[in-house]
Amino acid sequence: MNRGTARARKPAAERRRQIIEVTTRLIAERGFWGLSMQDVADGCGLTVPGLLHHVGSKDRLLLAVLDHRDAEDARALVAELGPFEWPYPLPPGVDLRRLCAALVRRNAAQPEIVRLFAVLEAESLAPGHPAHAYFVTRQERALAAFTTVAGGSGDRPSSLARQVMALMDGLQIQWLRDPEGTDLVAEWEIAAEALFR
Amino acid sequence: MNRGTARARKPAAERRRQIIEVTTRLIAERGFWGLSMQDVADGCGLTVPGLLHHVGSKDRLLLAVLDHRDAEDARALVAELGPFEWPYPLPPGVDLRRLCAALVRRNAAQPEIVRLFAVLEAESLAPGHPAHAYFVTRQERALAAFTTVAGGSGDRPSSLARQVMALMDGLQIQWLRDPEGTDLVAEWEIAAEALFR
DNA sequence: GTCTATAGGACGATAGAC
DNA sequence: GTCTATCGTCCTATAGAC
Repeated sequence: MNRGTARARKPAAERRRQIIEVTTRLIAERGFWGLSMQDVADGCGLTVPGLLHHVGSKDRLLLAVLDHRDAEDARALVAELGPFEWPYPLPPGVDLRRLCAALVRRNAAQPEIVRLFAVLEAESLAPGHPAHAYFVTRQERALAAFTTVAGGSGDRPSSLARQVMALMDGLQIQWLRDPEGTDLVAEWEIAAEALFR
Repeated sequence: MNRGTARARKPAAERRRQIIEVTTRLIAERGFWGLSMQDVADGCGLTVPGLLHHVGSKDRLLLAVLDHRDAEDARALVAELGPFEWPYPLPPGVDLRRLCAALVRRNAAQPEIVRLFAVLEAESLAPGHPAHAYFVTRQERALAAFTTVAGGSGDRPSSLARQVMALMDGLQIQWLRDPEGTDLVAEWEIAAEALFR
């Protein structure tokens, strides 16, 4: 049906939001290398050239998705912790343990987003990946920010920062693989008890 | 050169070893969705049909790579800890902390293999991935085995098992992204100090 | 055990009409 | 803002000769 007739014409901003939402879901499922522009277009009720008109190229679409995630995370965290810059550094008064608890609670409510990052984090280890630079920078900034906030907690703040990041990522993978059998928030609390002791 | 002339004819077993080695490297770089049979064939000095003669299909090639890894890991761990079954359960006398130290030391010496697993672990979260079942089983077994070995260490052995697995995976990702700036073995030792305290 | 030839698609991207 | 048409390339897999 509708073959040969014009499809719904949407304002660019709204269409863009839709494209990013659909792409987010598909990358979480298949990663960037497994993503096809055809699938994105289908999911939006567009043809591929119609899609490319909005995003330029497949690489730029990926970066648009990541930019949008950063903006969303900034919104959520500022609402929770008060105004500060994002992504990173964190405001100096923040308590690391409470910050992490907030992050884990938020992540537990949006498995799709967590999976998006889990898949891209691994895929982008290859230097040729279009999000390689993004994730290198992201890790540098996260490590620096968490290290600063961990400053008072012991004699190796950067190691504590690394442990916090590693545990969150690792527990999330376990949870994504077995959501029914894994209580992400509870396991984090138990782990935090050991880390911050 | 050599266009149209017969290529080197190898015994099947040797050719298979070569194919698995080349594939391991390529999957570590691009994941399974990003892997092309053409690249594997080129890396082996074969045509694509020549390659398919040995491995049957792309899916079966992936599973062959994983089987080969399990066999190699079994060899190495038995050499280090004495004879036991693999993959899992572990022999009951093993000390969890010493086992982990051995695993981390071994992993630190073979970043390519660690990356292979990091990439596939994330990619295979999707139910349609050809290694999905493999990694579900792997996580179940690892959790069960580590829980058993952690039995005497506290009142929540399964949580300690999860923390150990999560920390190893998470630290490895950080290390792969910044090998120069991250001392995997040292960071693990510091983390283990906190976990096993 | 390896090849050539080919089937039969899917891919990302561009040109140009409307 | 969306389309049709098309380019050139890549993909996995099969058939059959040697």
